[in-house]
Amino acid sequence: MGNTASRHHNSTIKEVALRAGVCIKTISNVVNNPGIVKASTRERVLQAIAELDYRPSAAARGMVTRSRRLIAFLLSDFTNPAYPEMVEAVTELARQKGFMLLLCNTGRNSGEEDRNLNLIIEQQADGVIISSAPAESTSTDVLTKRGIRVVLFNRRPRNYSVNYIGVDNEGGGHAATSHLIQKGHSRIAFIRGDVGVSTSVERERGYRRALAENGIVADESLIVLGDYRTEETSRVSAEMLTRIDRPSAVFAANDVMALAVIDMAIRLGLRVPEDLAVVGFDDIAIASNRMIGLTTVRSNLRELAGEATKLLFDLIENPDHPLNENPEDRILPVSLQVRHTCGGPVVLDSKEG
Amino acid sequence: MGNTASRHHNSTIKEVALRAGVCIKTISNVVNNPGIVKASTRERVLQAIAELDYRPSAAARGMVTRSRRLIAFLLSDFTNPAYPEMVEAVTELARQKGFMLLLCNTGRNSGEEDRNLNLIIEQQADGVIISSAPAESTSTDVLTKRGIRVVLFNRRPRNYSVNYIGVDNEGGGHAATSHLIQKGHSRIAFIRGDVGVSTSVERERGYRRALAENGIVADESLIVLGDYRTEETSRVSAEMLTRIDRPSAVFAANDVMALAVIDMAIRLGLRVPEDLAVVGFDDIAIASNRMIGLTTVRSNLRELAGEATKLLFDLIENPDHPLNENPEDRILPVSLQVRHTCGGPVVLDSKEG
DNA sequence: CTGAAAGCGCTAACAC
DNA sequence: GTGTTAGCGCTTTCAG
Repeated sequence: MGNTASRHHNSTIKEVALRAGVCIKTISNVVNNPGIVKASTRERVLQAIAELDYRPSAAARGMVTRSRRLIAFLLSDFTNPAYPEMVEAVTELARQKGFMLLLCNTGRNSGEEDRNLNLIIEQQADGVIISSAPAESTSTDVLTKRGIRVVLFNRRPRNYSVNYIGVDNEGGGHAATSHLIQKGHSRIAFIRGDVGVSTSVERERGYRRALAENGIVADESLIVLGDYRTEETSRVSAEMLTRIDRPSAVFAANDVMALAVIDMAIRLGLRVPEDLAVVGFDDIAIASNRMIGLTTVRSNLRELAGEATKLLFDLIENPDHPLNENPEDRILPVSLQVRHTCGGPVVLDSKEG
Repeated sequence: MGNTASRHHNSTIKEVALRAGVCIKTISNVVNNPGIVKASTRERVLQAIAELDYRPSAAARGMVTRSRRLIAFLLSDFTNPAYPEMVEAVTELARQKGFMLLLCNTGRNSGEEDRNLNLIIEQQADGVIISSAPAESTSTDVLTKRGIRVVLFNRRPRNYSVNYIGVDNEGGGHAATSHLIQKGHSRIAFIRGDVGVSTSVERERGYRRALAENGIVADESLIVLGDYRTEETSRVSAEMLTRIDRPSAVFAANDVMALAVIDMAIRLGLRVPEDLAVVGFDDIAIASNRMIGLTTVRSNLRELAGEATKLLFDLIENPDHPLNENPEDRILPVSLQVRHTCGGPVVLDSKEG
């Protein structure tokens, strides 16, 4: 009593060996290389393991094999419902491999990211999926320099030399904006995500291209920063929607912001979509709820995250993998989900929309 | 070339000692006990650390200190927006302590839970927060037997002997149901969560008590299983809402299910709240969006998760903590957030509602 | 196929 | 204060 912790004892490989009447190495073999051990001894060992409730220490094993069986996932905002789906896919695959997931929430503060990076290095994760990359970042270098595999997911910094998996953000932005234009809108606002973050920059590029293609001059006062979050978006959209020359439509760089715009519009007495059409990006689960019916760009994050995880494990398990030397970009297509908030589906003119 | 990984080398404490011209122990002191080292040597060591980019190995340290600086968080459904807020609070506190978070998704399958438990034991987490406890579970015993601290959070199994932090689920269920009754409803359905899970059972108890107090006989055909998920809830509510004697109100054991009911109601041509009043539980972020205005029971999960984490660290850092010997329950109050889906706020009769 | 010895990187006793 | 030694639990050489 008193010190409870020291009362407990986890049995070691040595104790199992003693009990089974074999040497340490044989236990190790049974655990890691069962095929190699004679069936009869294996049985005996297995029984000893069960009796002593033996669990090999990942730390001790990791020290010698240099694999801690840990992978890390870096994201910037856990409360954005787009992320959990990704994380779910990652944990699932990791667990199948006997790996656990270290979850890191970097927020928008780069100090946090460094702190997380240090912890990841100390824990010696085998690989890292970074879905929170800011515009400028040397995180990938820091990690790869230490032999930790990295896959960039969703976001990418300006310069990078690791594998990247993402979606066609520009295409999505273009599709969303074009749709709004076809609906007859010309004063279309764009709500940016975090400043400089690739997903937002690329979606904005698509937005601008769609405007340009339709001969619409972008009104820079209609392009505002929502930071990918509810609070900031509420602030900026309150301003924007109370202007005399308020936009008739909004394309938000993600669904969370689109929802915040809608919330503010209603609060201000505007009807959606009659007074304000809104399109988002991500297609989070709630978007398809009929009480909302958010028109949005679907990017199939869950599947994507699975791809990223598989790639990461490929890289970890096969150091000679060609992609370790020559990283590639994989950009997946997106699709516009037309629902209610943009004014509902419309039959396009058969040509020259 | 070839084996990329082996090209990389993380410097060790020994190398730092060599470079700084001091012994190993001094490095260790500078890292873990800076105050004890003479300022001049400390400076020298710090510089050597910086030059070599030294990061102590958590595994090696953990082997001797028996602390891997890892805590685990178990949850059952990542896509339920109620969880991310909790996880965010936990990661934040953990990181402040230099701990990382192992995230485990147990799903509804108890095999998954066992598998996760084994991995947690192998990784030798210092503590675990379980928010996914099913009705029957020996997980807490398995863990505490190995000296791993456990805090039950949100859900609790039928029998347990560790600390529990949760909310007044019965009170919440009672408040939600009472409110509906005061609105004039008497055919009120209840959508259960996972079968046997404490939160659902307790909320149902509150529901039944409210009915009983108002002389309403519970119609068992109005009490159905939604499994805390969208898919299952859609199925059961489609059935229920197409019955001749369909309910005029629904209390769902969480917001995700409430939202699914609403979705299905609209799909079936019902208006919310005119044709169907709906109340949920959790107050997830989207609930307060004006496009939805979900009436729900607020439970302040984020704050709660912080409490659970603090308690866990207390237990870890202070093995003689009285709560290690005599665990306690902490039940926090909830509050009904009256919004739109129940028919909006109503002024109650001043007495004898 | 199995046994003995070395060592992964670190901390904690001790001596100096 | 600082240096030396042992050892945490495991895998991996090497002999047998």
